[in-house]
Amino acid sequence: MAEVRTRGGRPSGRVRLKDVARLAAVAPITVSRALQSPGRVSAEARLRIDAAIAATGYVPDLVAQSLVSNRTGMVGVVIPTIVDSIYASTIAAMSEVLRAHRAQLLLGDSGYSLAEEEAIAGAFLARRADALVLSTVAHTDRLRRLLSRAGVPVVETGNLTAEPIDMVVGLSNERAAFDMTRYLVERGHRAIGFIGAETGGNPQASDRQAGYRRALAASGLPLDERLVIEAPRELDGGSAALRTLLERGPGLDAVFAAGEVWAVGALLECLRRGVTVPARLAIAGFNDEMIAGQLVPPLTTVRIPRAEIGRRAAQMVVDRLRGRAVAPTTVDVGYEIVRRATA
Amino acid sequence: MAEVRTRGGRPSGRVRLKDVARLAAVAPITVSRALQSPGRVSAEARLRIDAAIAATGYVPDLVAQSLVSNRTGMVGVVIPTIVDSIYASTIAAMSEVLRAHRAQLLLGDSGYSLAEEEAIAGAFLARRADALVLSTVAHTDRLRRLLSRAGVPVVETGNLTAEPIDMVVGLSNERAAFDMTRYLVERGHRAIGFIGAETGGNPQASDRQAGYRRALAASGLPLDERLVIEAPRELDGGSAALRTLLERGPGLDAVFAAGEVWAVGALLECLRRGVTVPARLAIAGFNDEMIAGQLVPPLTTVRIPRAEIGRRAAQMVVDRLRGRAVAPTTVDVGYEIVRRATA
DNA sequence: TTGTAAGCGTTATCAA
DNA sequence: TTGATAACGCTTACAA
Repeated sequence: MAEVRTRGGRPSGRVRLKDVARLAAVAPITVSRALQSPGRVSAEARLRIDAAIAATGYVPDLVAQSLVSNRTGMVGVVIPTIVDSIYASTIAAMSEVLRAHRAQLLLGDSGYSLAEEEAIAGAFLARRADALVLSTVAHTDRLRRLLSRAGVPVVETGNLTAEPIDMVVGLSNERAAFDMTRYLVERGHRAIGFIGAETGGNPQASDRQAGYRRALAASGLPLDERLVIEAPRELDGGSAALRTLLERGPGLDAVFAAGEVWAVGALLECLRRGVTVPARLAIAGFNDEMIAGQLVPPLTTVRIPRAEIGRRAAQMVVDRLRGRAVAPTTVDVGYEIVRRATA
Repeated sequence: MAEVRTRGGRPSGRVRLKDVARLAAVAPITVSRALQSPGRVSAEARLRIDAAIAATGYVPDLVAQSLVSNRTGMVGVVIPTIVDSIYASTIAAMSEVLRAHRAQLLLGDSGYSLAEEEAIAGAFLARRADALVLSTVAHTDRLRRLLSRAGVPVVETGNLTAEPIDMVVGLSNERAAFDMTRYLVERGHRAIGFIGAETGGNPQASDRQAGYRRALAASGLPLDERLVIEAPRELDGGSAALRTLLERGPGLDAVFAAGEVWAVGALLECLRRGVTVPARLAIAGFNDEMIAGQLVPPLTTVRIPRAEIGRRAAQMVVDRLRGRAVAPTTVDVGYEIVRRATA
């Protein structure tokens, strides 16, 4: 086997356009045209080319196509965490829309770290992702600069913002939390505890807490800071938070958990401790995920259209990449208070 | 602005190596070297180059690098579904290992369809993914041919197989199901129902059912086909299956649900119908996910090291890509019977 | 309808 | 240590 000496990149070993062309006795460009716009190639040539493609098992090299077209057909998506099921349905919906348009999803999880988000998004840009989808609306300044310099379409998801980078699909977490808290007040609850995530660099978390605070104020209820708990995002976090709340607030009659992990964790803790729900303590959750609706008793919660967020975000990306104008650039997908048994 | 006429691909508008080189007054190749192996460039040149990179905000183009190096640094992963949380921890672990080695995960979900799996894997190969990770060990013949022709490293995950395509990380679902069923028998149960997925083209599902059947036979217990239920992968599927089982088997004293959705669905249905668990009916699950361990009563189940599967699979891929020999090529990560309250 | 030449942004090879 | 040249696999612009 005489190794052919070459300069530059080494041959890949795969079947190339050139090989197909040789077999079909046409120029490479003709094969290219047969694939891209078959109408511009004679029927005979097309037949020979199709046969050659079938015979060789040729698969076009998207890397080479990307280099010349400046399009990779890849959309980078950064989520805070893969493990938490919250984002699964969003990702699934995005993936489906993208695949329908022959685009591919690049996934990265930031672990709720803005620095990681920046690093991942940077890697996506280095790979020339055609567009980026980010979770939440808080980002490092460097990432904002990077994005504006790159000029790629960006969709922020989850929370609405007054100053979007580009496009936004989300909802007002503040209003949703406000409404749910008001609902508890209307049901006659007066001492309402709160469980949520740490608010630092997480607008979704801080907005929900802010909504809770505003609702209490609007209802003329006192706010007891000791009843506002920031917990780790685990079932145990919810259980532990509930124990703390019961200790601190003897008169506690309701808990608003701004995430299903905490709500379910708190509910299960109540079952274990014999605290009757909702008779002695009402519980409200957020997200309507996991088995919220199937628990005994089923959980009252805020439903967010996760799949729709993914679908719309992907659709906006696709539209923009097709050169279509996207309007409006901010989409409010809303939310819904789901009244079940726990509150 | 005199538009420069070019042939071939249009310029991308981003800062190129060439731009940095001009600014640093060196040849492009020198900039390349400064980035790839700084030791091969003089200190002065390096300083000027670093300054030029900082000034321009240059980011290397991985698409161009991929074309010449024949490496994309991307690993394609096909899972049956993103929505089911089963795969989340596997994906998260893989993603972490890959990122540590500057590789990127390409994700696609097949919806449990072998044809879709083939299509997605094909798309990954067109993008020149450096390696592929597949779920389960059943694939279309065309995919097998495609993979062998492409010659990329492949890791199959989830189930062990006697005839791997290349590498495998998994466990014997048959033995796991056998052991769990035996455990139920040892606890004195005689009429044991089974809930699982449709077995067509899903070795994981058929192996679990086979393990259940073998355990009954080995225990000298009769097998009642009417107590073997294939249900849709939803909580409701588990609830409905349980109702069916209770109707069909008046003497039913245990249920083995070969997946947590069904186990949890069945357990919740018992709570709703006042069927005491485990006093009147024992329930065993599979996967130890969702809130299995936190339910009241907590679920007896089979634990699978999902994260380890992801970690090992990614590590095998990385090792292979680094040219290291991977041995053994089949890794059995095992399983564990977790004895909790429901059985 | 088909083909030629050039170029996408980078790196391997060889020469200085 | 640095640089000129060609090549990775493909498509655009132009010509025939």
